[in-house]
Amino acid sequence: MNYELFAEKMKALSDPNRVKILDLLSCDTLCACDLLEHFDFTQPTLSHHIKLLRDADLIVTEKIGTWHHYSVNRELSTEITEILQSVFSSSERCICHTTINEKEDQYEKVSHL
Amino acid sequence: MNYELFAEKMKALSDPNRVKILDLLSCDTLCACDLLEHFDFTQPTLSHHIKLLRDADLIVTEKIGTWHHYSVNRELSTEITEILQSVFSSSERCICHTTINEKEDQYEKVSHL
DNA sequence: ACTAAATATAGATAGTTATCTATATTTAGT
DNA sequence: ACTAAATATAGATAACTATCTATATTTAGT
Repeated sequence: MNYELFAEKMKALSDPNRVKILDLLSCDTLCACDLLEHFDFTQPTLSHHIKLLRDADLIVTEKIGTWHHYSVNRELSTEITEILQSVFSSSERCICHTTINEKEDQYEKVSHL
Repeated sequence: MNYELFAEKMKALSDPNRVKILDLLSCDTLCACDLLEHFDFTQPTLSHHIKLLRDADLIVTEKIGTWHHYSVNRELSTEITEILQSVFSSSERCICHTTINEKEDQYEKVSHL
């Protein structure tokens, strides 16, 4: 995962309502109507936030009849947690060890991974 | 840390250039002129990104003469990594166990913490 | 087929952000 | 004091975002 892609995941997390949605989904699958009761905004606004989380692959949807059941994408959430940790950590492969004369293209990927 | 505050930290991380800045600082303290050589944008733009990271407390500055030495705020970076992990994880104290009739005010704090 | 319910989409608006150029501020050295 | 270097600030612009109201789509049940 490169900086651009990782930053997109962080952007999906940059709204308190979306963080709360993920927290609500962290134990259990929920439908939109269940989620909505925890917020003050309207249904289309929830739908907008869910779309952003889905576009970022942070949640997955299972359609059962009229209901859509949303749940956390565990694989991705584990991955971005690890990447966040690595961004803040030193390591042998870290971009910070690159001299500016070396090409940085090799660090297209987030450097530690 | 509540959702609002945590989301602000995520917003600071929602730009690929800022993630790269943090990655560059993760092994060592650097000055702005060192950082700038890794990017294509102008000095004021770097200054802008550094300001946002400083406002989010993700980096700290030590002024030595004309040079400003920037480094990662290890305490905060550890904390938000842990919170990110907790948002995605189930736990007894998780907001997802709240029934909608219960007050959610008690979950002003990110629920697991 | 029709209705009602769950969710998504469209379009508008107000607020925010990343970037630039130009300029200001701060400090070391002469 | 003056100059040069490092960094920050101001102001402008184009792009993006969170929210709303209104409407469309999809599906279950009658």
